[in-house]
Amino acid sequence: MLERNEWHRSSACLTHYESMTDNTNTKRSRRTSGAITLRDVAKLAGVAPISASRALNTPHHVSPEVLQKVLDAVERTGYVPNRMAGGLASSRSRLIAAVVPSTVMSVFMETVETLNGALFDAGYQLMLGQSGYSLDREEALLEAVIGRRPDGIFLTGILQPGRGRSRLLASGIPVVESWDLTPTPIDMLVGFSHADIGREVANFLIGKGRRKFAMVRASDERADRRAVAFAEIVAKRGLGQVLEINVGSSRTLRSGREAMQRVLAETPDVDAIVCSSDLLALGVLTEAKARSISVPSRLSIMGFGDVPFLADMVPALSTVRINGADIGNQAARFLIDRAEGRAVTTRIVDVGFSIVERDTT
Amino acid sequence: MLERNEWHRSSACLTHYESMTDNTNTKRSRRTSGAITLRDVAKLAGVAPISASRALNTPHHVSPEVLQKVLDAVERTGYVPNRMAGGLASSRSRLIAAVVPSTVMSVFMETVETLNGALFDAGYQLMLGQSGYSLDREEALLEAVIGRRPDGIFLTGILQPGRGRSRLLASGIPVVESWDLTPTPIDMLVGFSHADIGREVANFLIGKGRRKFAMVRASDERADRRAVAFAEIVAKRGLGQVLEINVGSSRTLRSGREAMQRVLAETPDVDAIVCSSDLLALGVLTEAKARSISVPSRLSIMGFGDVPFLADMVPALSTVRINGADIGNQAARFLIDRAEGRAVTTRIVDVGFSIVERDTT
DNA sequence: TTGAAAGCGCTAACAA
DNA sequence: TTGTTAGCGCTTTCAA
Repeated sequence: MLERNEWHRSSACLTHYESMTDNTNTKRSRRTSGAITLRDVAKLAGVAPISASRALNTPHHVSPEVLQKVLDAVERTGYVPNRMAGGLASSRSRLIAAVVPSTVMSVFMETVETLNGALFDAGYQLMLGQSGYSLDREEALLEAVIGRRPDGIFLTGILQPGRGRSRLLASGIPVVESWDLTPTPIDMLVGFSHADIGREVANFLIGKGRRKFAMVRASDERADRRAVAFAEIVAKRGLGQVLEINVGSSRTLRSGREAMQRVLAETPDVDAIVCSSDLLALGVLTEAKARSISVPSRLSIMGFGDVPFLADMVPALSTVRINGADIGNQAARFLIDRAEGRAVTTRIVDVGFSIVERDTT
Repeated sequence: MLERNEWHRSSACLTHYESMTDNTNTKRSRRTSGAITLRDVAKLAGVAPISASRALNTPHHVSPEVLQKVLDAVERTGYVPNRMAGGLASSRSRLIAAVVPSTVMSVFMETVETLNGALFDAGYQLMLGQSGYSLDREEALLEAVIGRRPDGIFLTGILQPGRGRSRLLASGIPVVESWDLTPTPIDMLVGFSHADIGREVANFLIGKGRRKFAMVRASDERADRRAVAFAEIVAKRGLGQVLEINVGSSRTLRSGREAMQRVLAETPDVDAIVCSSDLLALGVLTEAKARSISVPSRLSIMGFGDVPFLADMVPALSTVRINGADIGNQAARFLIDRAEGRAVTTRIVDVGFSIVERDTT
């Protein structure tokens, strides 16, 4: 076997301590992790550590013989490079951080899954952070993320001006914000216009002959903007107020059902309900069916997000489709380009959306 | 401002190179990442770097004055510690890796979300890896994970003997396998018995008077074991064969609907269908409703996993509930204990399951 | 193409 | 309690 943990120092550099103690073998103990290192591999291959490093990282800069010997040694030892050491030495961590509000919300997870796949293929790994907690925790999350020195950061949503935004800016790490549009992103942006969605949905429903609107929505800054744009169009057409039911942070099917009960109590003659998520819409639909309100003849219902299984339900929910995979792929491209030092010319991409008309409108 | 990038070396250590070149200022250039370092903070605070380190990591080992000075300096500089450097020096990365088959399957994500939260509170971060691809990629994923030297690894499922298992074993990293039971885990285990589930579900349905069974399932080693145990009980009771429809890796609602069509074509008199996931069950239910087959009077349907919104649908799906949060919390406890060097006495935890009877049975 | 030297930014070990 | 020294495992820089 290899001798590991064997003490090594460069010959010409004698420390104060050592020279003072007459160069006897009274050196301090050191603490290796115990794992095989590049030095072990190099020694086994009979080359310098740096050659082993080159064989693994830039094989074309090394002779075929050296390459073979190193590869053999790696195989025999089961060597796995320590990426913390590599990252520290090269200032490239090959790590990308993604911050999502919640992992159980599949709208975002399609994006994360795509992002993860694309990054992995390019030799990067994903670190996951979960936001949506207190401001303190938010701050801690950002610190933890920056502390890892990722080569890029993916954010769901747009970071509002504040401490977090300044820190990110100061860190100099490439950032992709997403799921929204702004003329002033921190760095790069892949999103779509929520105001446009609000307007288009309003026009769509009005075009279907709907006149009395309600909105069932969670507390969410983006849902706000859709709601405002929606209400604007409705008002402009002289169709009065839109009843808004806010379910807070409870984006469940049950909340949708409960909200629907409130809608009916307040506005029995409602003929279209727009929801800020598919799950809420499913709740509204469930309650409507439970009350034998016929959809869509008496009532139109629209969701948001296009959760995969919606299309095959009966009735199939009409919704606004966001292509999460597009966002993930484009974000990966941005992040990888920047990590590899390539110039990114376009920094803002609008992936758009589409209204998917199915059985409930 | 601070002077950064200023060259520094310990006074007593003169290199060969330096002494040969007459100690003029012809030193090599070096490459800092450009970020604020602990040395910058220490200098600003007027203490040694190690004191600054102690102030941040073990504040109780440092005088109040030093602590205050360091904290001030951190605040003024916006210093964020480099965790790669810290991890390298201490052989503790404060990183935990989780490997999941898919992030869009919310059954697993409840566990990941809980795990992530518990780890974050304890000062650890989550790295996400996605399995379920080719064997090559699986191998690459494991290498990538081990290369980061995480303080622990969470695996959904049990790793079969093979290269991956050996590597993990050799790495010495604490591992939690999950979602299953085995007497021979790699290290620690938090799961439940799939055979027990198969048996209990069979007994439950037979107790309900059901006699003609079908199973709609994905290709999945754990679903296999549930199916085998289920079929055993059915056979033992003399109720003949269980029709098995395998949808492969397509765990969608649509697959459930299509599978239901095949079930009806082959066994029109089926009176109970057991599915390997809630989404498949929802598909079966959807198709049943589309064909006006009354549930549960003519047909019982059971899911698996207990996706959150199921309970509030009409009809509400009966299912097998797995407490993903329990798994996540227990796994976090295991992983943190081991990472902090505490002895873990029990290494296997059975979190169990429960049959949730709702409207479809 | 290969290698020696130096150092990335931090903490463990030891000494005072 | 504070500081000095050395080194974690790798890659960059420079020289041959």
